[in-house]
Amino acid sequence: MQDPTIDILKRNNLSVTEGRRNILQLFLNHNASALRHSDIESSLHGLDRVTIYRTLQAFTEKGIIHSIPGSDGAARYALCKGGCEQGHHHDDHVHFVCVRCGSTQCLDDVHVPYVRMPEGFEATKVEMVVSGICSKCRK
Amino acid sequence: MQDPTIDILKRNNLSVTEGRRNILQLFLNHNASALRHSDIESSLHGLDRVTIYRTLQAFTEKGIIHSIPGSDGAARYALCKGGCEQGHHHDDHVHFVCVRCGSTQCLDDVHVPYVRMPEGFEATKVEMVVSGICSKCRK
DNA sequence: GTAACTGCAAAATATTTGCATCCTT
DNA sequence: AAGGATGCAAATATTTTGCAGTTAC
Repeated sequence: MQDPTIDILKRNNLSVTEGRRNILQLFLNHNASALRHSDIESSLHGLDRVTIYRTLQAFTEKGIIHSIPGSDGAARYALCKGGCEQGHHHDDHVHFVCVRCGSTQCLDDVHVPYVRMPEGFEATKVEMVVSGICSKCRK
Repeated sequence: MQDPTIDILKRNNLSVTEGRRNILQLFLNHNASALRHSDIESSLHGLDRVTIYRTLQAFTEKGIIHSIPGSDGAARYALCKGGCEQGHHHDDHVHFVCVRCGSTQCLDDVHVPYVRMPEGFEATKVEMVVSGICSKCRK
């Protein structure tokens, strides 16, 4: 198993296909920033739109990637760094959206602080998205 | 100025029209939870889709309402409680999305905690969205 | 061989733009 | 009267669904 994509797919009981390996490789190459469906589509021409949607869905369910909420109406995804299993995501890190270059990054070292919920509310997931100017654009 | 909707529109230099007053009234009535475009459309039949989009945009720009990030591909909006002016939103409260009833609520009393950004990152906005089961659905 | 995966067509949903008309100020 | 707001048509973008054909195991 020299190729990590094959390894990851097999570990998650997913068939090893060319399209999935390519999508996974894209995520591995873009470790720093999140990818939108359109990013993948333009990088991997020849791969059907629908297949990409279904692959992203499968990867999310398996805990290989996680989705990042955004206000611009397009879903973004990034690799899970560990601790995510079948149906359970444990990505407690903060996401950063740069208003200048438009990239979305996982700040793996910044974890989401605890917040006390009001009486009666049961929290199962907490998302934190910071917008501003990223370190690359500040330079 | 007995009607608050007229007051709000005038204060923000927006023409007082029937459609805008109705949309604003809807937000005033649903103070607790956020509204999607489709919620407004189904409540105010007869009002054009496009007009609703443009009204939501105008209200957001004026600081009357604010948008709430979500992963489901439909924008949500809620009234600003104060401190929001032309182009500057200061809604530092946490939003709660109920996975059972689907509603999005503003937890006005829970403010977003401070998080230190890594070197080089400049934060201008911080969003926090908690998912789980709301107090109404827990009962 | 069988179940899983893919591609194509089509539909559903969300949002934007242009323009002519109407209404608020 | 003038500028802003609305309605309608149409275009664009995003995502989902159905189904037949193909591929992985």
